[in-house]
Amino acid sequence: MARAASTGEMPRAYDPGSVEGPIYKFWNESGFFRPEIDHSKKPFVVIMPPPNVTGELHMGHALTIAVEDLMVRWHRMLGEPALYLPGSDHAGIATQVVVERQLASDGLSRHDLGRDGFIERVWSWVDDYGDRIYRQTERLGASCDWSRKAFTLDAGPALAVRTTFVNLYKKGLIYKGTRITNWCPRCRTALSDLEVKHQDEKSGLYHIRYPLEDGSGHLTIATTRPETMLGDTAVAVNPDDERYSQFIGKSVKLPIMGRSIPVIADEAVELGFGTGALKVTPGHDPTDYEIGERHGIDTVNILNLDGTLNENAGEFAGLTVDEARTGVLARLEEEGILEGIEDFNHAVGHCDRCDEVVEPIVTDQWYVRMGPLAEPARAAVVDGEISIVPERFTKVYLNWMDNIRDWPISRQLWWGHRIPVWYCEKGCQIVEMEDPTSCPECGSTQLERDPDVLDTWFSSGLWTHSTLGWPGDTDDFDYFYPTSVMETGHDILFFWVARMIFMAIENTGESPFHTVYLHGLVRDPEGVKMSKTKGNVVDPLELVDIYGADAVRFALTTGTSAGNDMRMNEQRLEASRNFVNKLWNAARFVIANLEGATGLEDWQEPRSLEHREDRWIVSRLNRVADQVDSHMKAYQFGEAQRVVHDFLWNEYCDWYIEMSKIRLRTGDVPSPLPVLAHVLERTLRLLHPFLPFATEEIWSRLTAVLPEVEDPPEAAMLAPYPQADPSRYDAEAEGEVGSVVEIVRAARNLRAEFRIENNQQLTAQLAVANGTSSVFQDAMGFIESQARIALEVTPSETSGQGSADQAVQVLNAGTLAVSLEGLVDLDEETERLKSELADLRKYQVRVSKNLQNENFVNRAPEEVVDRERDRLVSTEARIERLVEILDRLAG
RNA sequence: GGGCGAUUAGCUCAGUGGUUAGAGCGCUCGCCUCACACGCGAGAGGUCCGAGGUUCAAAUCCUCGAUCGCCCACCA
Repeated sequence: MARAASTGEMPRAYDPGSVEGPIYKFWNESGFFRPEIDHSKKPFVVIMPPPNVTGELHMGHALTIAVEDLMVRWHRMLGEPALYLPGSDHAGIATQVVVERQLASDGLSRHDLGRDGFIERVWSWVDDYGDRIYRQTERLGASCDWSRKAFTLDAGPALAVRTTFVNLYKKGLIYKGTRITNWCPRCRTALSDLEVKHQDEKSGLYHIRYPLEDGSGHLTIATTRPETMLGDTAVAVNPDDERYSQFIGKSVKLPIMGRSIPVIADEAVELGFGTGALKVTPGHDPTDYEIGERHGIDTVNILNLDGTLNENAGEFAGLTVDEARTGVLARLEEEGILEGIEDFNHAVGHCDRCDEVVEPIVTDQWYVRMGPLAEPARAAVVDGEISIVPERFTKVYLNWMDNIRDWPISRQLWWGHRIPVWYCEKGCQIVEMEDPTSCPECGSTQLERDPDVLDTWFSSGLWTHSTLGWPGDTDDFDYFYPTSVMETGHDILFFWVARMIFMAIENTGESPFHTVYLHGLVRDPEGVKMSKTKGNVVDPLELVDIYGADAVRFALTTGTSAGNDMRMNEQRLEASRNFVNKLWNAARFVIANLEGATGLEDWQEPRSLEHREDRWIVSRLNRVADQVDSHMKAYQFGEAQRVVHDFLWNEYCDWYIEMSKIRLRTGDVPSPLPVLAHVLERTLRLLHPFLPFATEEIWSRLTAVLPEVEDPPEAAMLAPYPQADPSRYDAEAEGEVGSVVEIVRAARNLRAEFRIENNQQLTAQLAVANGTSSVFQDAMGFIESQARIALEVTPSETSGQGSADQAVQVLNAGTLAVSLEGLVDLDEETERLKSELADLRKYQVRVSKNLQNENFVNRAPEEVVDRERDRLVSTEARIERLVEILDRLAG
């Protein structure tokens, strides 16, 4: 085998730091992450949501990678060619903001560098930091195919962007329009609605008097933004508002500005709000813009693109919005027309990236016409071609698609895909695959390219197919598209997932994936969303340093379910680390015993299992494999992990290994070694998707001390995922070993209760039903070692328990009487047994009531009824024995 | 204004109609038992938010309500 690790003594504690690096290198250099195109097999494909190229991994990324990688590894082990394609995003605004901030600390703006200089600056930033995110991804153990990694500004994705733009333009689905848009004065760009975050803020609701032109009185309007009155071009009232019907059609004189504006009637005005009269500012309010359109009202823009007021604001020109507000209010006060101020909360839009207050401004922007694109994207989900996990997000998705508005895609930025539109001096638009040199309509060679770039999400929306070579007719696209599962946070369902769906259907005619798996947010230990400004972000790499990558991954995916948020805390991480260490030590024990041992030939598939304990643990292993399989298929990864975790810790370690020690010590046959090895090896495979590093390391050490099998897997990550073999199910062995466990527990319980010193050997009688004593005879050595008790097994007929020198446990398997001369207080013992009897009777009543109910017996499934009958029988038997003992104690 | 989620042990959470409802951490008691103190053993701890309903059977499905949280939306 190619790797040098996994020799030498296994340390007492698992040391992820020394294991993870070499293992990752081994996997990667062996080409295990690169799937082979095999047309006889259906591939499994996950495209990684591309993180910001200049960013750093945060816990959300770690969760993304943990979930995606476990799916990919699972499918790879199922024998499917599995592609996990990594990449990064140029992240237009986000990156530009970061670089601009850096410039600002040197007192520069992007304009000081100029467009080319600025872009060069960003690229050098990308060159310096662009690989960091990939190295971090590797540290988490992501099994992605680095030979296919992609960046949104690479030539391939760029061609996909160009192709898509040209196609949509020619179909009339991309158009340029003048309308009111969200504008970030700091970023100096238009934003889509999704990029604006509303926050409730305290502000006043100002009542302002507008005098009628004819001097016959006044109208009082109410507004939260008094400064925008400088751009008012009408006052609107509801047509049904009797208070104002007499004013409709008249004019008022706009205070300060002095111009005459009409009073109009529009349904959009609410009767009950404010004064019922609305100042109409079509230039700076979306509702007012619509009212203005309906009534043919003028639009006055009073803002510059940097958020200061322009010459249309008269004496307030040059001020910021805040300054203008103060100034306007002072003027209104002076003129005595500010009637009053109400306390009021309203939602103020902020730029998602820089948090600046967003201003609605009328500008020219490029839009994608959404109606025709949304329709098939909606149908894909309705028809079940794409399913969303958890299902509840289906409704959220459909609701958004149903209310979709055209998507503004132009951004007044420099960093991104430049819009492929050229204008000639006569104003023709030229949109072609090739850069034009002259205008095809007028022949002009004086061409100018549109200065704007596209919304980042335009290129991200193509990610499922642009990364695979589309629009080229490549082998990758042919084989790996459509992809399988899109796994990402529910916070970008609209931003990204929805857009991928309609872009992909438009471009390829197919849905880009069959399943969307949405994970929740990773929160801090107090449940607060992690954010840089709050200073509560945790660096996943720091956690990897402390706990190991496996533990971090396990902590992220255990005890959680799709769509639900989780809190990350130290205890969670410690518990996961402890589990990895438990696995390590179990393996350490098994491997130490295997070294130099013989007779291990059939460890891979033990043929006949003669020993009850072997049949039991192999039966359990197969049932666990079955449960894991169904949980994985249902995307219940946390449950799948829990099932293997519990099996390994509670059954394999706590019981099977302890049982095996008896045979190992005595040399009794059959040796437990083949089964110890078999079950451990299969459990390593079951756990591999969740704990890739530790399982790989242990697997290689384990297989090194076992006889080589035919055609061995090259690594744990390539070993077939264990499938349940129902012929290995053994209910009898499970029941019998369960009885032995019950006895041991009962004896330990008595020891603890009566505070018997550990080193004090006890004797006990175990009365069991006829025909079952061999089970306990066989397990005698184990029971004695576990409970430190010398056991005498007798058929129940000879039972004589119930004396002052015995403490008794009445169990399903039989009655255990531990001799405790002089230690048993007869009254206390009687009380203890009586309370147990009461519990049993309560239960018996419940069960028998159920069984007396004809409806239950007739309607419940047979197995449920049978189980209930069994319960009744065993409970009644216990009651009988308990009564007998109490009688003897009393008599 | 719509929509969604959560409410289960002291804490954080699993549990997607059928065990006397589980885990981790914490707590109590006892243990350095020859794989593991990142451990072992024994315990305590729960009107599954409330009220109705459906069902042979409800933590689980339905209705209403409460509390907390999230998303969407142009009431200035």
